[in-house]
Parts: sequence; structure tokens; C-alpha cells
Amino acid sequence: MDEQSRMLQTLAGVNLAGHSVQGGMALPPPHGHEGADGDGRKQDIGDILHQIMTITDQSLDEAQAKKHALNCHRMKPALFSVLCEIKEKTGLSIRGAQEEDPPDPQLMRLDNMLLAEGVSGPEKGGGSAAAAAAAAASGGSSDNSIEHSDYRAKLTQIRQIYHTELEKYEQACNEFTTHVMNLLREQSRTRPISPKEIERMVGIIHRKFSSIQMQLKQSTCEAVMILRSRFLDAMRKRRNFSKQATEILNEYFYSHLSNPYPSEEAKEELAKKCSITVSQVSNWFGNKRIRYKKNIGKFQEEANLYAAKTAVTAAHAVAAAVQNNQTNSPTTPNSGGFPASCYQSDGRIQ
DNA sequence: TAACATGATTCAAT
DNA sequence: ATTGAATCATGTTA
Repeated sequence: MDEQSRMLQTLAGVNLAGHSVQGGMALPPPHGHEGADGDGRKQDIGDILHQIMTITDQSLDEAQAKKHALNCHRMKPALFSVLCEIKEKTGLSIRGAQEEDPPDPQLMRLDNMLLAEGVSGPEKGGGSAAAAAAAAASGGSSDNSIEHSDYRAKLTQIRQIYHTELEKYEQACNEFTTHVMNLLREQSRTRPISPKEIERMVGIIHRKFSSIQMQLKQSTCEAVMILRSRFLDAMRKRRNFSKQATEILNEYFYSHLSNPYPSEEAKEELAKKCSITVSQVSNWFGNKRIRYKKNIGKFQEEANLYAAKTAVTAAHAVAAAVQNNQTNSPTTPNSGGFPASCYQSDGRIQ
């Protein structure tokens, strides 16, 4: 403000002294009038500036009257435009130099994460990467799907909060912006405010609000990450395979008792059938072999059960084959039931 | 809640 | 890399 008043004083001093302005006048002459009128106009301006400079010395009523008179003065717009220009040049606007906003990498990261987690993306995005991966890893057992839906419900909750908050912020931002713009427009009648300044102010407000939005995004991300890690922890917990899966595994085990070492392909197939991973299949067989070997007697009943089961399946297959007039005998070598004596015959299971 | 069942992990041997 | 064996941690059941 100091600088500004100094400039004003200089300007006023020059013009009041009646000297002609040498290096080009800051105030362009009003259109249409030239030459003889010039000195009078300079006097006009000088008067106005003088009044402005002395306005604080006067009583309130006097000042109000003067102010009003000045407000209605025909030179006011021109003077304000000059003052605006001066303001622009005095560095008051320097702050606006950092106008161009480089796309904040952190903001982009947050946006991407929210999009990936299905928070800011299309509605009902459903399975996030985490949920999908976990679902694939631990199979479609019923308890798993319960946790899955729980996860989804919580994610939806987060998404709803996020969206309502975001909307709230946006609305508040718009309201505040229009309010400030109205205020500045109102004030521009009594003090020099350039449209550029208003624009800058709007920019500042938007930046402030977007930084608030970033905080919202950040905390939303945190919430999602926490939810996700809890979900994955829950998935990591030991969980028995589904009844169906153990049945399939047992069927294979007891129908290949003489050599219960499934090949890689067989493991993959079993994994697919049981909706578990290949390494889980390997684990299962490893455990099964050792536990079976340790206590064959205990597993006898189970062995007989599965032997009977495979026999029934084979019988069905035979029946189907017969119905199809395929009279060849069934070729599955392991399907014919497994007498207990057979188990001992193999060297590997002893 | 104890006893048992079971999936996972670790480690040495091959 | 795969397996057997021991062990751990947790789920299930009586």
C-alpha cells in the first residue's frame, strides 16, 4: 500500500503542479476532446486525486459526501482503470504468478488408486482387485463369499461417504466462489478491482478447495487400504476346504493309492475342480500321504468309502457305455475298488 | 474347553 | 524342485 500511495502522490504532484507530462500519460484522454480542453482535464484529475488524498482529514459526514461525489464523478471509471493498472504492476498480483497448476503427482496417484479400488469409478464396480484376487485364491466356498460381500458392503459405504462429501465440497466451493465474486463486484464500485483480480481470487479459492478435496481423497484411500488389508488378513486365515473339494481330493487319492503322486497337470485339474491353488493341492497330498501312512487303520473306513464311491461311478460309466452299445470293458485301471490288501503292495506307501 | 482334525510352514534329504 | 517328516496354528466337535 505504501508504494501505491507514493505513486499516487507522484501522479497527483505532477499534475497538480500543472507540468505537462513528458513520457506519455498514464491516463488516456477521454474520447472526443483534444487540445484546448487538455489543461482543464488535468486540473480535473488533479482535483480528484487531491480530494482522495485529503479525504481522511475530513469529518465523517463531509467525507461521505465527498465520497459520494467522487463515486459519481465522470472520471471515476477511467481513474479506476488506471489504479487497477497500477495495482497490477505493483506486485500485488505477483502471487498469482504460480497460476499454472502442474498436475500434482500425488493427486494423480490418489485418483488412480480410488479408481482402481472402485471408489471413484463407475457405480457398482463391485470386485476390487483385492477382492477378486482373494476370491480366486481361496475359492468360492460359502463362508468366503460372506466375507466377500462384507467387504463389498463396506467398500460401498466408503464410496457413498466419499461421493456425498465430494459433492458437499463442490457445492460449498461454488457457493463460496459466487459469494466472493458478488462481494468483489460490489466492492469494485468503491475500490479499484480488475476482472483479472477477481479471476485470480476465484483461482485461489478453487485451489484451496481442491486441497481440501485432496485431504478427503487421502483419507478415503487410507480407509480403503485399511479395509483391504483387514480383508486380506481374514482371507489369509486358515480355512478348511469345502466338503466338495475334500471329496474330490480324497477320490483322487484313494483311486490312485498305489501311486498317490498327481502329476503337475493332474494337480492343476484338481486345483481347478476344487477352486484351490496348485500348491494347496500339493500340500493336501503331502499331508494326506504322510498321515495315511502313519495310521492306515484309521483311514481304512474312508478308503473303503471312496473305493465304493468310485466303484459306483465306474458302474454308472459301464451302464452308460452299455447303453451306448459300447461293449468294451471299462478301461479305467483304478476304478475297480481297492481291497485293503492292495494298499500294502506298493513300496511307496508303507 | 480339551481333544482332535486339518491346512500351512519349515527343513533336511534326494 | 519335490517329498517326507515334524511342527505350528487354527478350525471343529464332543
